[in-house]
Amino acid sequence: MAAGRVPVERRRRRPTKAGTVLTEELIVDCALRLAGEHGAEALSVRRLGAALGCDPSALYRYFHDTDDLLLAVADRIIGETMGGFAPEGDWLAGLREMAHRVYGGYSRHPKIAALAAYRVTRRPHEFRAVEIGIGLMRRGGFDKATAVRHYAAFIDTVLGHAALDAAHQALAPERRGADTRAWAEAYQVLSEGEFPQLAEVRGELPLMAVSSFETALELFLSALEVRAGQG
Amino acid sequence: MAAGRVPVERRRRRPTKAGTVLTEELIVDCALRLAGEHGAEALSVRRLGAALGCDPSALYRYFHDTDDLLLAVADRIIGETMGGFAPEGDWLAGLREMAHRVYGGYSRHPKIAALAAYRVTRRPHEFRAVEIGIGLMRRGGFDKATAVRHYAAFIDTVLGHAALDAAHQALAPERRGADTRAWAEAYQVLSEGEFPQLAEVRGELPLMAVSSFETALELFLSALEVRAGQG
DNA sequence: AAAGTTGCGTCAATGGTGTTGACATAAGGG
DNA sequence: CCCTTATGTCAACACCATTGACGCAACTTT
Repeated sequence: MAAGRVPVERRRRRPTKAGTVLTEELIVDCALRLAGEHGAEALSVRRLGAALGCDPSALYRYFHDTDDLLLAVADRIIGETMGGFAPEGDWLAGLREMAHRVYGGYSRHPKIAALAAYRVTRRPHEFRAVEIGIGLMRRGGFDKATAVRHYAAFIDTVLGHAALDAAHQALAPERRGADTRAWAEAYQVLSEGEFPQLAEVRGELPLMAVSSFETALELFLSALEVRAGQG
Repeated sequence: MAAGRVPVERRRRRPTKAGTVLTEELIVDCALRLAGEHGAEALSVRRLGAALGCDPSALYRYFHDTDDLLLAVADRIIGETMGGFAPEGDWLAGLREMAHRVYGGYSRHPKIAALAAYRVTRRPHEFRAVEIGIGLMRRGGFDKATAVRHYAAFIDTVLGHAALDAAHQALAPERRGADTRAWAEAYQVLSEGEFPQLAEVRGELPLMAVSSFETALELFLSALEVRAGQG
C-alpha cells in the first residue's frame, strides 16, 4: 500500500459505503471539527473514519500517516489565522497583530496546537506566514541575518507560549483543574520559614494560573524596539 | 484497586518475581533512564515494568496513573537541574543562569520535557524553583504583583522554548530530519515573485533550524533590565 | 511461636491505538 | 463495452493504559 498512496492527481472518485466522497480537504475539515467538538481524545484514525463514514484505513490513501495528516491540519490553521493579513503600517504593530493571530489560532484548536506548534509544516500557508514575518523584521531595519534570527526568536516565543497554553487547555479537565488550583491551594500552605518569598507574594500567586503571553509579548517587542535599526 | 493504591506509608516490601524491591524512587530513576537511553517510544508502563523486572500493573501501586508518574519524573528533573543553585549576585545574572539550568535540564530529557514542560508538578522541587525565581524578581525591584507576573512571563518563555526544542528533539529521527531540512530545501526553492522576502534572505534561512532560545532569552532579559525598579 | 491481616505483585482480560496486505468493485479511458 | 486500476473495505498485528480477582508473604498481634 505504501507505494500506492497519495497520488498527485486524483481521478477516480468512488464514494464510500456511507455515500460520502472523500477529499483531502474534507478530511482536514473533519479532523479540525472533530478535534474541536470532542475533547483531547477525539483525534484518532478510527474516530475520523467513523465521522467521515469510511473505513479508517481509507485515510491512508490520502496521507502517508497520521503525522502527515497532522501537518496538513496545522497548515490549515495557519492559513485561517493569517487569512487577509497584509500589514501596512508600523512594523511593531504588525508583529503584535501577527503574534495575536498565531496565538489565537492555536488557542482555538488547543489539541492540535499541542501536537503541532513545534512542527514545520513546509506547506503553502506556512510559507506565506514566514514571508510576512521576515518582511516585518526587515522593515524594522534589521539586516538579513539579524532579521532571520529575530524572527526565529519572535515566532518561537509566540509558538512556545501558544504550545504551553494550548497543552494546558487540551489537558483532561480534572488534570487541568488540578494544575490550575495548585497556585491557589498547594502553594498557599507552604511553610513561611522554608519559602519566605512565596509566603510574601502569596496573595498574588493565583496570577501564575493565567496566561503570561501578553506580558511576555510586550516585553519581547519592547526589546526589539530598542534594537530597531541596529544590525 | 483504585482505592488501595499509593498508601502514605509503605511497610510490606515484597520483592518482585525478578528479585528487585520496588520503590517510588527506583521507578522514577528507571523511567528517567529509560526515556534517556531509548528514544521517544520507550516510556510505557509495559516497558517500564519489563525494565524493572515486575508486572506492568505493579506500578499502579505506586502511582495513580501514568500522569502521576510523569509529574513525579518531571519534579525529579527540576530537582536535578536546580540542585545547589543559590544565586547571590546580580539578579539578572541569576535569572540567566536559572533559565539555562531549566532549559538545559529539559534538553537532557526531551521526551519527558515535551510531555511535562507545561505541567505544574506541585511537588517540592518545583516549590523551591519558584521560590528562587520570585526572589530574583523581587531583587530586581519589582513589587509583588509585578514580580509574579514577570516571573510567569519569564518561566513560561523559558519553558516554552524548552518545550518547543525538546519536542523537536524527541521527534522520530526521520520526522525531525524532514522538519530541519525544510529550511535548507523546501524554503530554498520558493518562487522569487511570490516570496520576495524569503528569496532575499535565502542564504540565512538555515538559521531557522537552530534553537532561538539564547536570542529570545537575551532579548527578554534586556527588557526586564530596562524596567528594573519600576512597578 | 503461631495465627491473622493485608500490602502488593501477578495474571488475565477489556477496549483502545496506528498501520498494513489482500481483496473487491466501480469509475473512467480506450 | 471492456479493461485497468484507483481506492474503499476487511481482517489482522502489535502495541498501549487500566482494572478486578487472586494469592503469597511479610508484618502485627496474640
